[in-house]
Amino acid sequence: MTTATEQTDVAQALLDAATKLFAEGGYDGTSLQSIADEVGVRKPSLLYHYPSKEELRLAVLRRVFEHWNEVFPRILQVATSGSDRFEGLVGEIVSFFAQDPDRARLVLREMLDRPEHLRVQMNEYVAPWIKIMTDYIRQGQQNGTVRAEVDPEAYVLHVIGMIVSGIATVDVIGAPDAAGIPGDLDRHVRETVRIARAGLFIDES
Amino acid sequence: MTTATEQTDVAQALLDAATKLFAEGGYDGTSLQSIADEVGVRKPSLLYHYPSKEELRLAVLRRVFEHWNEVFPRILQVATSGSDRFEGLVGEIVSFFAQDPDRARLVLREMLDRPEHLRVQMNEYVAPWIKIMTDYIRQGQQNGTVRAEVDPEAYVLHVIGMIVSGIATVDVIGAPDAAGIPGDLDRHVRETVRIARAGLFIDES
DNA sequence: ACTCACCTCTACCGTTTGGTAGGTATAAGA
DNA sequence: TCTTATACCTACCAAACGGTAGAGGTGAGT
Repeated sequence: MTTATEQTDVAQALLDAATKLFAEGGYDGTSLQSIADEVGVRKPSLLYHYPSKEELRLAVLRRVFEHWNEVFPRILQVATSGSDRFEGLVGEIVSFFAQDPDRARLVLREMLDRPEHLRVQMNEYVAPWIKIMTDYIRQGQQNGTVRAEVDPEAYVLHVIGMIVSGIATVDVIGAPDAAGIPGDLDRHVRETVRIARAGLFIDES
Repeated sequence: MTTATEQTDVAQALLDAATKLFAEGGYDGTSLQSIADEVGVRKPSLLYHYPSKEELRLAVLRRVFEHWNEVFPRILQVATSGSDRFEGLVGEIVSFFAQDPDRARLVLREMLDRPEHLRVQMNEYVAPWIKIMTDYIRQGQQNGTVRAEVDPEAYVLHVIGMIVSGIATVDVIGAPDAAGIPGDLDRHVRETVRIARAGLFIDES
C-alpha cells in the first residue's frame, strides 16, 4: 500500500528528476517529455502519477517545504545561548540549502515566477520561524548584545535572501580569482555568516 | 537614419515590452506572440526587428548592461572620502536597480538560466568595477578603517547579491507586518545599506 | 516617373507542447 | 476463477511555439 507521502519508486524518481530539471531550467523551460526521458518512462506514465504539469510543480515544491519543516524543529532544539545559538541557526539554514543547491534555485525561481503563490507558502511554512528569529533579535536588543539600529524583520529576510541567492548563484559569481570549485563554496559561506554576524551583534573589541 | 543604438519607435517599444515580459515571466515563459501583442504589431514584424527570440534576449540584456556602463563612471566621479564614498557607491547601485526592478529580476533570471553566459557578461562589464571596490576595501584594511576579517571579493559579491535579490523579490517577501507597499522598499533598502556598512567598517563606538 | 530600402502584413510551416483515450500486463482479494 | 485496482504503454489530439515566404504599402533619392 502506498500513501501520499510514501510513494512508489517511479513516482519518487519522477519527483527527483522534476526537482532537478525545474531547478536547472525552470518550470516553463522544462518539458514533461524531458522529465519522463530522464527517468526512462513514457510521458503518459508521468501523467499517471502526477495528473498535470502544475500538480507536479506543486509536489516538487511541497517536498522542499516539508523537508524544511522536518529539519527546522531539530534546529531549535540546538538551544544554546547568545551568539552560539545564532551561529547554529544560520549554519543550519545554510547547510539546508548548501546540501542541495537545487532547493535554493527552486525557491528563488518561485520568487520570480509566482510571487503571490510563494508568499502564501512562506506565510504558512516560514513565518512562524521568522517570528522566533525576530523575537530573539529584539531580546538581544534589550540585553544590549544586539545593535539597536537593526530592523529585525528586514534583517532576517535579508539574511535568508543572502543565503538563498548566494547558494543558488554561487557557480555564476564564484570567487573571481579562485579557480577551484570546492573551496569557493566554503569561502562564500564563511563570508555570508561573517556579514550576518557583523550586521547583528555589537563589536566586543 | 537609424543606427544600432538609436532605433525606431517600434523597435524600442518591442525592446521595452520584451524587457518587461522577460523579467516578469522569464524567457521560456514569454512567447513572441505576447510581446508583439503588448506593442500592437504582428509577430513577423517583431521578427523583422529582432531576427530571432534569442537575439531579442541578447538585445534586452545588452541594454541593461550598457545602461550600467553609462551610469557607473558617473558614480566613480562622486569621489568623496572614506565611508561617504561607500555610501555613495552602494546607494548608486541600489538606485540603479530600484529605479527599475525589472533589471534586478532580469539579472537574477539570467543567473539561474544561463550561468556560464552571465559569467562572461559579468567579467566584461562588472569585473573592472569589482576590482575598484576590492582595492578600496583593501586600502581601508591597511588604514585600519575596514575590518581585517573581510574577504574583499566575497564581500562585494555578497552585497551585490543582497541588493539584486532583495530588490527583485521585495514584493514577495516584503515586510511581514507592514501592509503598505511604498514604505517597504525604503525600509528594505535602508537595512540593506546598514548591513553592508556594518559588515565592512569597524565600529566607531 | 521610377527605384529601392524600409517596414508591416497575411498565410503558412514543421515541431513541440501538455494532455487524453484506451489497451495490456500483473498481482492481490473474494 | 473471476474481479478489480495498479501501473505502464501506444497512438493520438488540438493548440501554441519559433520561424519563413512573400506580397503590399510608403517615403525619400534620382
